[in-house]
Amino acid sequence: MTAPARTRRGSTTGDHESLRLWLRLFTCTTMIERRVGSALKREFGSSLPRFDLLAQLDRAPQGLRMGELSERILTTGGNVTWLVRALEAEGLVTRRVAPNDRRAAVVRLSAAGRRHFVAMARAHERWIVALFSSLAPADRRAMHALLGTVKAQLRPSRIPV
Amino acid sequence: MTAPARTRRGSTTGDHESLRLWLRLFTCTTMIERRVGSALKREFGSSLPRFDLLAQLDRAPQGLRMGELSERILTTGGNVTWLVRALEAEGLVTRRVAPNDRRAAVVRLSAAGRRHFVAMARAHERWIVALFSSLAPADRRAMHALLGTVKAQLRPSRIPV
DNA sequence: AACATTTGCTTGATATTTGAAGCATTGCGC
DNA sequence: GCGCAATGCTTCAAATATCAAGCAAATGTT
Repeated sequence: MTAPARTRRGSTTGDHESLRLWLRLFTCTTMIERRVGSALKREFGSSLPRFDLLAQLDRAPQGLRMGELSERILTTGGNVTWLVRALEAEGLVTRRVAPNDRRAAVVRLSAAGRRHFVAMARAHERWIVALFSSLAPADRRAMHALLGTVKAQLRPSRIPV
Repeated sequence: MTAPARTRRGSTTGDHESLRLWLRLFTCTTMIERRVGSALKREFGSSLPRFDLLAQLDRAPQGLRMGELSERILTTGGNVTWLVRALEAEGLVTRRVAPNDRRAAVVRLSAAGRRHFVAMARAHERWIVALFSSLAPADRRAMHALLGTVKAQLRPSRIPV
């Protein structure tokens, strides 16, 4: 347990701790992302963004609109247009005009898409479990909870940045 | 405290907990990344990759080689070449041939680069502190430690993925 | 010293992402 | 119903990323 660092300008406390925490958070996430991404590419010729998009669709059998997809996978509309077009070309998803709104498009997993996703999801789960295997179950829960607090702070209402 | 979830296939424990943890880790990191990235662009006409690169150079007054940079900011060599060229064109970094190895290039912060970085770093620190302000200092330390365990598992030697 | 190997970086083709601008459709207030 | 703002997507250019070659300089053989 180190004592709280004190900055040169004498600001109260733990500013550096927040920075260090963010740095480590970022590093860990990026490293895992790269690992899993390159494994998805190597084993399935896919990528993390594609996997994430398919995962969202897998949870929503009735399909999702483009806008819903872009919210859920935290990316821009233009990017979703691009991704969906690629996945559609590969036959993994279908898109049709929304029944009640001719502007909107509803995207669904195709049968092939579901098969492909299920195969990837199995491997993905193995990898993730392995990567977090060094944490005791209680630690995983603790970290999940702590991240929950961080996430709450990120709600659009509280806009510190 | 919820009991450890049990999957349909009856696998021992917490597989889903690892997945949920990874999902949340990824979500939080991505959201913060986007916030900070767009703030850097808005306020300084910069970006997170540029900031990260400058931050590494700030810590290394004697300069860093291209290869060292690419390791530290977790990106490919080609990307570093690209980034350094852009930053050099903006006058924020300098590059010269390494004294003892004519293949290598040593990159340093220029005076302008240092000024620019310092200004950004101040704002960046404020933002990060704000984003993590919902965590008690002890929680920040706890999370930092837990992530340390995860990071250790990611060493290249242990290649689970 | 001549050779092959390795190392450090750049290049070029491509993939992905963002942000802003544009288009069509909806829904509202009148 | 009309005029207009809001909504849902797409498009486009620019920024960023990957990967696979390629080249030059160092290093290790023999």
